[in-house]
Amino acid sequence: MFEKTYQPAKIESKHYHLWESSKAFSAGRRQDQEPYTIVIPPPNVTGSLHMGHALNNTLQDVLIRYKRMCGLDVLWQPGTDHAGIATQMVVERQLSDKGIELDRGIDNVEMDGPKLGRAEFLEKVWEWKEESGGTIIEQLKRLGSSCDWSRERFTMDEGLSKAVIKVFVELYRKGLIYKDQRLVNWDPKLHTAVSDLEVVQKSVNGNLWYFRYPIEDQPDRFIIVATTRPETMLGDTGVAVHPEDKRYFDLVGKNVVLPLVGRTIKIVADEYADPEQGSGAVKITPAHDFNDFEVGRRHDLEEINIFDASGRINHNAPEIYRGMDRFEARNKIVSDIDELGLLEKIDTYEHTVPYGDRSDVVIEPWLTDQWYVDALTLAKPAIEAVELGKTKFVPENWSKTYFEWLKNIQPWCISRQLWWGHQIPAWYGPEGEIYVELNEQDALAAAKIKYGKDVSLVRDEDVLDTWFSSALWPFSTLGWPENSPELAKYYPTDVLVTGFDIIFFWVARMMMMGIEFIGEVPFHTVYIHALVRDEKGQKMSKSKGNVIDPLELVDEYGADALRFTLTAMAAMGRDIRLSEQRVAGYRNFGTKLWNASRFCEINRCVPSNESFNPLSCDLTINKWIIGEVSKTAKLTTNSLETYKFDQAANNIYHFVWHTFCDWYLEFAKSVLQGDNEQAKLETRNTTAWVLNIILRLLHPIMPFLTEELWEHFGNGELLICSDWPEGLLFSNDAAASEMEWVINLITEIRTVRSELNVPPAAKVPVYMVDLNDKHLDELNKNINQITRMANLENAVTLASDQDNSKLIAKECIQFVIQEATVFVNVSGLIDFSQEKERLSKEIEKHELNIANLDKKLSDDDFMNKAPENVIELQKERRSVSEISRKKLMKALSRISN
RNA sequence: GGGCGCGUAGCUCAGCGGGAGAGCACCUCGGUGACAUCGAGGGGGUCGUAGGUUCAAACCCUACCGCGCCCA
Repeated sequence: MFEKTYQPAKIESKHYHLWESSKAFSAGRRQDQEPYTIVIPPPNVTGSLHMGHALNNTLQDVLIRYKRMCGLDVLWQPGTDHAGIATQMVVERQLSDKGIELDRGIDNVEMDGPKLGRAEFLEKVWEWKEESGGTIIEQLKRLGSSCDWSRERFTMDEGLSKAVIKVFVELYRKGLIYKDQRLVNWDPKLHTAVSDLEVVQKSVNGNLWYFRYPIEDQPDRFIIVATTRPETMLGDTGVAVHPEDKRYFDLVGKNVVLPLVGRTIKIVADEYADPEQGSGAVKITPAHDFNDFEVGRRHDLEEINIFDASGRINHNAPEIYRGMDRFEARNKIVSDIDELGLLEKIDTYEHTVPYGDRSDVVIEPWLTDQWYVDALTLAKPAIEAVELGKTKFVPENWSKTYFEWLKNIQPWCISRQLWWGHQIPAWYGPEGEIYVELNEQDALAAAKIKYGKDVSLVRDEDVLDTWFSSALWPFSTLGWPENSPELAKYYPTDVLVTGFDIIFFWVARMMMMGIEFIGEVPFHTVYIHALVRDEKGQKMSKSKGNVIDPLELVDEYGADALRFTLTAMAAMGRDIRLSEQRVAGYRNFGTKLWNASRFCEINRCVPSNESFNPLSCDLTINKWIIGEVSKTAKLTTNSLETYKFDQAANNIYHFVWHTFCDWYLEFAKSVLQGDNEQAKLETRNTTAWVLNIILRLLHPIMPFLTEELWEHFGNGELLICSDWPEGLLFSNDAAASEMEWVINLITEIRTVRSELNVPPAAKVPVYMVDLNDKHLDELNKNINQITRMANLENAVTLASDQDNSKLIAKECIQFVIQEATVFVNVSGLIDFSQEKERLSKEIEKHELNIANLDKKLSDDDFMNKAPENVIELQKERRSVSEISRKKLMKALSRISN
């Protein structure tokens, strides 16, 4: 027997365990069927579940459960990525709390404890991973995610690491990976290079300092340069002015004596200098600014690096500044310049400054040796694949973002100065030559060939960007580089579900690698979903304190309610503003279905032993609801096939609540409480059958509740493994039109009763006049339902007799429904002046409507140019309105004297 | 500066060429045997502004005004 309310907490873990133990999530259970594959966007192993994950995984699970029910061989490939920087930070911090630091050659004056070597550190990271790395996986399970956990992968797994090394070696051999000395985004806190994408540009209110640089051999002559970063002047090797800037014509080619340093540097003409900006002259620091670097290369300027890895002034600067932090040096330099009388002025100035997205410190452009991927070459086929439609974005518009980035792509810096990650398979020989090989043996062997004897090699210390391994995810998780049967079966995968924020980071890179190494795109569809914001439209962030924890919502309302909310709000192309109220609303929806099921059980509406044939029903209500649920099934299927998740959710919601519960179950009560055993049996069977379909349609979105109900009604099989309701072709127009008329009639009676304040409990008689034969028949067939649901004493049809109806009218509310006039007898219960007013208003409405339609129908342009069916529609509307108007006039006249 | 998107009921959003919709909130009524996490009924919108295309525009085009986001 059902409890009175649905208690999610009690049953969610029960069903999750049942699903897992029955291997319902496992791929390969239907070997002979077509595959359907999704690879999960691997969350960071350091992560914990936030709303973005909740949305992302709910949508994937909806698709996966749907396709599983459709009978496909479904694989939802789960796993996590090793999150190089984030993980290293977490573990470093833990160690640092214990007074342990890493022996990475970074001197840290505050600490003087034991130092950990690379191997020991990596042991610690793996220990941490074993202990804490599974958090987010457990959280995904609480959402109901039906991933094949037996296939869970981690980017640092042996197999995936093998894939990474192989890819690196092959790309190197093809010349698509190379080592180069360029400016990189250097994180002075984390001591590693980061890619462009890991840098966030922040707008800050800073200053623009104007310095006067003395011209060599021209006492009293200066050139004024403006800078937002005074400290970099120690590395200046030139000054640039625009070639057409008249102010500086005579200075081009002359030298400047760099204050504080004493170096003489050239004044060059370069279009990079903007005459409108500042003084029109800019100092050039090729080793510390991306633009200056280019200018320097054009004019052959020296590149002087003045910072160490921590952003402190190094030995290339005058002694008094050495060892100073860059911001400390800034203040000192400004005051020293001022003291020399060379500080022209200081303006406040809003500009953007690069910050590390992990460390949140100012990123320093820094000249180092790094490994790069020739992204430009790899991008070409990735662009072409989308242009040719081999991979489609949904919504389509996101392909623009994809193209825009790929067409302007920069070399991808893939080396990181960290310990945690895939160590680069490059070894250096005695002369500094490079051996890139799958393993050390091969490198040694290669070196032996060169030298004719054994030599010792040193391996590159750096590791690869985490996204390098993530880019291989769609095939490395399937077993590549082995020739695995899974790779053959499940690649290319079907759809990638993700947020737009990682189109660059991840989607584009998977496309490049998939095409390069497997020869096929990794997925045929990329579904880009919204960002989840708070109810005010703000991005959720810890610093704003507006984060809603999905697990708290799960605790309070159940996973199904959260899932339904996210699904119902996942309309294409718009962000989701999540409010808790909404979740509560869908929790109520779950309760509604729960109680409807309770009703079904109480009334023994359980599937009969014999198979039920929906076409064998006699009762209109049953034919009707069978038709309606068929339509809903079809709509839901179409919605899911086209990724219209919101539509799917809303269809089911409306059908369950406002068709099945509000109308069908109420109609059914009349039958079930009657004494026609044949009709009762048919109705019980129909109700059970419809409920069964509802549970299946709703299962992908609300898996726990539906599985629980299925357990009550089912035959031992699990709902998760049952069949999707396909091909229900039971729509019945005659039944639909009959029930539409009945529902209209009941609604109209309820409306007039309510408008004229008829006491709800009063059972009133109703007379109907001018009914045509069809409606007369429908009235008779549904008389029990109508009297019950409109709370009538009875409903009597009367011949159209003027005197009689006029007599009756004195005690009645009257309304018109198509050809008929309905008299609701409320003698003594209402105020008739109100009723006159109500009728007049109704008449006015129709008059207005008719006038509008007449205008249209007498317009020659409209009559000549509009399609026939549209004209017919207007005529039809006019005649319906006209009939109502006439009858209402009559009704009014009956009570008017 | 370049690109993308959004302004529809009090709020959150569907609809995207032929009579303005949903959920929540609001108002009235209802303690009856599925359900008060409920039921019945109701009010509420020149569909951002101004032009244009069309017989017909919330929907297509243009400009403008507001608001986001991404990339420089």
